[in-house]
Amino acid sequence: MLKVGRLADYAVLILHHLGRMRPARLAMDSIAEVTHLPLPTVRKVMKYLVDADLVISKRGPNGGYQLARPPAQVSLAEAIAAVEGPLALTECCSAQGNCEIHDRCDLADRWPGVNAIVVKVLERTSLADLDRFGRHEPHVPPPLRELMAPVRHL
Amino acid sequence: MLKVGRLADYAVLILHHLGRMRPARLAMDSIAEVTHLPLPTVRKVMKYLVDADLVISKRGPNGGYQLARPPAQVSLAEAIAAVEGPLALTECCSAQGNCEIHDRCDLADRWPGVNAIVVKVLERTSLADLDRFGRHEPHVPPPLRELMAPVRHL
DNA sequence: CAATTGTATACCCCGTTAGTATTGAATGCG
DNA sequence: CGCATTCAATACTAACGGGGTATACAATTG
Ligand code: SF4
Ligand code: SF4
Repeated sequence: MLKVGRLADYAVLILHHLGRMRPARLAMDSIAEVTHLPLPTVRKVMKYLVDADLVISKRGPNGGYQLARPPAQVSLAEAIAAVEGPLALTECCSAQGNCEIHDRCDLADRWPGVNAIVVKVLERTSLADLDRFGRHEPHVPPPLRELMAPVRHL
Repeated sequence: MLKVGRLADYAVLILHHLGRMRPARLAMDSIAEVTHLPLPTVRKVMKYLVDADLVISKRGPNGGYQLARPPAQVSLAEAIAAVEGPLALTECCSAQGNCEIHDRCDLADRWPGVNAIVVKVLERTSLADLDRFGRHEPHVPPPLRELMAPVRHL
């Protein structure tokens, strides 16, 4: 668990494809076809991406979608947030979070710290970086051990 | 979004409390009271925690729950996984993940890499570490910058 | 104007989550 | 031995949200 929604997953998938095509424009039909996703679903996703200014759309004949920025400048955090809103592991990590216990909860001011780290990881991983990842271990470099930082033990 | 379930959140909350009490034993009623959580909900959570061997239970008079290990040796990843199962950002990150597209998806073998990093962060953050976190930035130490590692840019 | 292609809205279905209730089993004590 | 205490197990329900679909509309081009 701790999964990202399907739609957000698709968003990344689509953005990645658009990145490989850039700066070419790609019609929605083509996107649906190449990603093997149902077209109505793609429609919904594209709306999110346009609203978030991650892609540029053009109507009319020969229209389509185009990645707004180079793939290296689009983070996974942005992609996910475009669909699901700001990343927040718990209610107390988001502004409009309403948790009844919040006032009496010992961890209310601790979770945001954890959240910040996770967000940072996703912010620093771009679409282009995905290509560098292999299966499982993403070539965890030695410095990572200390990088985790706040995060000691084991 | 990208939120952890409420129950998992509660689990961490409870574990943290048990950690501060350790090695004392705490009855379910007391747990519900001190955490301000509804008792039936606590029941459900405790079952998960016992099954995952994170807490030791004892029945009868003067019974209750006790954290199985020192708080510094219990990771957030374990706590969350105890309730929600293994962490998997996408379907293709988990063993029993069934995604229709999987075979034809370009990112099917890339997501596990990202997932691994996130998991690692949560694995290396213990209950005891939570106390070290302040609001927002968890004192991100300089080495973190390189720790992120596979994760360059910006 | 007509063909193309994206935009907007509104809807529904189904799975999961969260919460609750009930009943049963183990332990300890006197 | 029997009773009070406390956890264990199961089953149920209600509500929310994710995600998939249909349809009608607007813009662009040539
Ligand atoms: S306040 Fe406590 S309970 Fe409410 S969301 Fe934050 S951590 Fe979870
Ligand atoms: S295979 Fe592709 S689509 Fe299916 S879950 Fe993994 S990434 Fe998402």
